[in-house]
Amino acid sequence: MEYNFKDIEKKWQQRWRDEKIYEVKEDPSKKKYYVLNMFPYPSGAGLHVGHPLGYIASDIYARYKRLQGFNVLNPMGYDAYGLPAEQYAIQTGQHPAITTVTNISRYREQLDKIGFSFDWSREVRTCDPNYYHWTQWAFQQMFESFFCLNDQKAKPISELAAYFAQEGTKGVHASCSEELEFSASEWNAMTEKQQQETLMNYRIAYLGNTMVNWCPKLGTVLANDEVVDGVSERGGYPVIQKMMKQWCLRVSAYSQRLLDGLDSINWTSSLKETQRNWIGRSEGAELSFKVKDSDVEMTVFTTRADTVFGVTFMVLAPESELVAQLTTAEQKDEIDAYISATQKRTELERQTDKKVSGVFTGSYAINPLTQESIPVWVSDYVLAGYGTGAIMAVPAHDSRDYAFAKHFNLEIRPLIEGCDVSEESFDAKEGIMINSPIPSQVENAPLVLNGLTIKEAIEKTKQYIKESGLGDVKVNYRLRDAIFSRQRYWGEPFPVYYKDGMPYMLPEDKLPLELPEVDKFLPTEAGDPPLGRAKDWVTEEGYPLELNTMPGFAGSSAYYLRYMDPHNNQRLVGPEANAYWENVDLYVGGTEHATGHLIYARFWNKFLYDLGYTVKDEPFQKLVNQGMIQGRSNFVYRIKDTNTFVSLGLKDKYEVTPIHVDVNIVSNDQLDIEAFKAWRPEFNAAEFILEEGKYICGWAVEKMSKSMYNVVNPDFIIERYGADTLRMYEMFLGPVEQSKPWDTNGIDGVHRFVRKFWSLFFDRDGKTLVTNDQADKKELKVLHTLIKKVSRDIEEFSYNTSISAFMICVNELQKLDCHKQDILETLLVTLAPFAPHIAEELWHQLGKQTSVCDASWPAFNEEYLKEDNVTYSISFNGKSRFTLSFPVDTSKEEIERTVLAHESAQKWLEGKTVRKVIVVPKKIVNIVIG
RNA sequence: GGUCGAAUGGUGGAAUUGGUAGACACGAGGGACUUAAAAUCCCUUGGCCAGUGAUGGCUGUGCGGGUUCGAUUCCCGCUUCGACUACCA
Repeated sequence: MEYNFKDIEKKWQQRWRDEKIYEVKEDPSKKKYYVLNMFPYPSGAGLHVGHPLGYIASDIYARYKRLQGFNVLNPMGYDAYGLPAEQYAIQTGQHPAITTVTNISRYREQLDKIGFSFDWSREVRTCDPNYYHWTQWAFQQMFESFFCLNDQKAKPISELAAYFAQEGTKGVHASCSEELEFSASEWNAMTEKQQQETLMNYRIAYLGNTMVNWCPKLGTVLANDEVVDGVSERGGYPVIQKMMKQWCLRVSAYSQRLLDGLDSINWTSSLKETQRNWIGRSEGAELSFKVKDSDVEMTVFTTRADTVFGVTFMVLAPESELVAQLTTAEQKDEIDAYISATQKRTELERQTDKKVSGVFTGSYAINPLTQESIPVWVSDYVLAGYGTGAIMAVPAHDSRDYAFAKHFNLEIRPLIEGCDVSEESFDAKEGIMINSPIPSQVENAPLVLNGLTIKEAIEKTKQYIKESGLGDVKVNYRLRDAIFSRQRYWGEPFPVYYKDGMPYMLPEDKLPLELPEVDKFLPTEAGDPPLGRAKDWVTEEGYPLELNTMPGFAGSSAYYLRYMDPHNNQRLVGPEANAYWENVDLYVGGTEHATGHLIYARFWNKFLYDLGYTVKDEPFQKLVNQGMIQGRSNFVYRIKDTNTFVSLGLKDKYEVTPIHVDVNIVSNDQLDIEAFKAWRPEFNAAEFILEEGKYICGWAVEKMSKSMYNVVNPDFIIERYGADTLRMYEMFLGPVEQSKPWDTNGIDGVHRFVRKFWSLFFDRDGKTLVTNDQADKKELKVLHTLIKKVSRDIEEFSYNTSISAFMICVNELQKLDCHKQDILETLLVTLAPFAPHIAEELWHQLGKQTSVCDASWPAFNEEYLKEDNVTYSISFNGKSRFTLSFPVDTSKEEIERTVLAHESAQKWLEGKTVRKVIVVPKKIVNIVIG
C-alpha cells in the first residue's frame, strides 16, 4: 500500500457518512459531552483556511472525548439570515433564500472535505421555518413575561396584571421602562388599550419609543454592538441617532444575573472582563436637585457622591425630557437650535469631533447641601441613555466637566487637599477632602466631609443622602435593552399583529409565521420596511401583521438548545433531551462575539431557564476563543515606469513600487516566475532581476482578503497535501487561542510527518512491515511518553505541542525499527483525533472491523516511564558545570556527599568554601560557594 | 483615555509555572544516493571568542532595577506592539 491521501480520505468520508458513524442519540448509560462551534454565516466567498481553525480544534476534542467513552454531541448548522444575502438580493433581484442555499451547499462541500465528526442529522438553519418557529415562540414568551426584581427572575405578565387588579403598583418591584404609580381601582378603571399600554412598560419583549442607531444607507436600525467606530459594522455606513418605535428586549433586567453568572463558568478572564465592562455595573447614588422657582426636580446619578460640595453647574442631555421644562423663554431659540444641530450629527461626527459645546437653559438648580443656585446647561457630552440623562458637574474632579467649565468660564472648586486644578482636573480617587463645605459654612452645615478620605466621604455622603431623603443609593448598569426590530426583509418575521394600534401575539398554533414573498427587497414608497410590499400580509381576521423582522442575533441565541432535539415539532427542546444534554460543555468561537451573541444567548437562556424550558442557567460552561487567522501577503517590487521586477534583497537600489502578488504562486517567499507571467496579461513580458537565480518576495501580515491576494482556500491545501495534513498543520501553527498569520511555509514538515507515520506500517514497495512481536520496554517507554503528553495537551488545548510529541515518537520508533502491532495500534488511537482518515485506514489495514472512532483512548502507565538512573545537573552558584547519574532512589544526603567528593567538583571548589547545597529532586544539585 | 494581554534565533513557536533557555518544525548551509532532478536520509544552525580537532569559555528571553543559591517565569519602574472598549458621570 502506498499513502494515497486522496483516495483514503474520499473513501472514509463516504463510509463514515454511509454508516452514520457520527450520529448520536441520548444514551443514559453513557456520560454526555456537548461540543459546540459558533455556527457560521454562509457568505458567498466560501471558507478560507482561517475559518476551520476552531472547528478542527473542537473536532479533535470531540473525537478525544468520544474515545474516552463519552457520548459526544458535536453538531453544526448555519446562521443563515444576514445582510450580505439581502444586499445581494437588492442588487440582483435574486431571492436571498436561493443565495443562502447555494452558499450553504458550498460551505458543506468544503467542510466535508476536512473530515469533521459532525452529526449532520441535527443540522439547523436559522432561516428554516421549523427552526424559526422557536425563535418566534421565544419572543412571544418574552412578550408574555415581566422581570420580578425581588425574585430576580422572569414571571408571567398575567401574574402582574392580576396583582395590579388587587393592589395596584404598591409593592411591585419589577424591571420597567418608567416607574409608574397607580392604585388597583385606577387600574380597573382603565380601558383595555390603557391596560395594554401599561403592561408594555413591564414586558420583557416590549414595543418602546427609544433612541436608536439608524443607518439611512441600510435603511434599518442597528444594535449597539452592530455599530463599530460610529459606522455600521456591515458596510461601514454612517449611523445617526433617531427616536423610533421599536421592539426591544429587556436585557438590562438581567444585568446582575449576567454579571453573577460569570463566576460560575469557565471562560477566559479577559472575555469575562469584556463582559463585565459591557454590563458596566457602577455603584453610586441618585440625588435630587430642586429647580429654583419651579416644581421640577432633577435627579442625577453619581459615583462620586463625595464631590457634591464642588458642583458648580448641572448638565442635561439634549434628548432629556427636562430640557423643554427648564428652558426659559429667552433661551428657547438658542436651545432649539442646539438640539436640532445635535440631532443631525452622525454618530461618527459625535465621536470624532469632541469640541466642547452647550447652551445655558436659563434655569438654576439648588444644591441640596449648600443651597447655592447653580446654572443648568444642555450639552451633548451627557448621554441620554445612561443614568438619568442629567449630571451634576464637578469640574475640579472630572475631566469632561473641567473642559466644559474652562470653555464657558464656570467656577472650578477644588475639594481635595493639595490638588492643582489650574491646568487639568484631578480625577484620581485618593486624597483628603477640603471645602466640603467651605470653611465659612462649616458651622451650620448638615454634612461635613472635610478631613475624610475620598472613600470615607463617599460612604458618609451616601448615608446622608439616604437618611435625609434627598436621594438613594443606586446601582447603575451600562448594559442597555436590545433593540429587536430591523427594517429588513431577510430575517424572522414577528408573530405579531396590530389591533386598535396595539400589538397582539398570534396564537401559538399559527406558528411559524412564514416569511412572505415580495416583489422587491426595498422599503416601500411610504417608507415602510420591505414586508410592507407583501400581499395579504394580514391575519385571517384581516388585522395587519408586523412589518419589521428580527435581528441577526435572534436566531443564534438558542440554537444550541435546538441541536439537542432538532426535529421536535412540539417544543424548542423536549425535556428528556434537555435533561440529558443539559448545556454546552465546550464552546469554541471568536472573541468578536464577546459583547453581542455571547450576551444575548446568555440572556435568552436565562429567560428560558426562568420559565423552566431549560435545566441550566448558563448555556456555555467552558469557552475557548480561537485566534483570528490573518493573511500573509506577498509582494513583488516593480522598478518605477518599467516592467522589470527586482528581488527583495536588491530592491533598495532602485525606486520601486510594491505590488501584491497571489500567495498561491509563491512558495517559501520564492516567486514561481512562470506562474507569475501567466497570472495576469500585463506581466506576460515581465523581466526580473534575481538574487542567486531566485526571485524572493517581500511579505506583510494583513487581513485575509481577496484584494490582498492572500486568501488561501482549504480545498487547495487538501488537494495538495490532504485533509489530515491540513488539520494537523492548522494546529501545529501555534496555540489555538492565539491570533497568527496563515503561512503555508512549513506545511511540508507536517506532511512529511504524516508520510513517515505511514512508513511505520508499509515499506517503499507497499509491503507491510507490521509484526506480531512483543513490545519491549524501550518501545513502551516511547509510546507511553507520547500518551502522557498528548492526554494532557488535549485537555489544555495545547495541540501544537502534541503534534511535536507525535513527531518525536515516530522518529524514535523509526530509530528503534519498531513495527509491532500492539504499539502501532495504540499509536493509531492517539492519532485518530488529529488525523482521522489515515488513522482509520491503517486501523483497518491492521484487520480491525470497527471504526477507530469507537476504540478506547489508551491508559497511560507510569511504570514504563520509570528510570533506573536519574541524571542531575551539577551547578555552582547557579551555573551548570557537569552532570552525574544516580540510582533513582538515592537520598539527598547521599547525592550531596557524592557530588562534593567527585573529582570534577574539586576543580570548581578549589580555594572556595561551600556555603550551601541545594538538591532539586531529579533535576539539579546547586552548590553555593564563595 | 480606560481595561486586558503580549514581547524568546532568520521564521512559526517550546520550556513540567522558580530549576540545564531555544523542544518540535520551517528556512538556510554542508553531505550521501542519483547521469540529473524530485523524493529520501545524515550532519551543522542564537551570538561572540579560543582551538587543526573532539571541545572549552563568555554572553543571551524588549529595557532598567529588585527578591532568590538559581528568574523567560515572581515584584517595581519604563519602552514598544496588539485586542476590546470608549464622553458611562
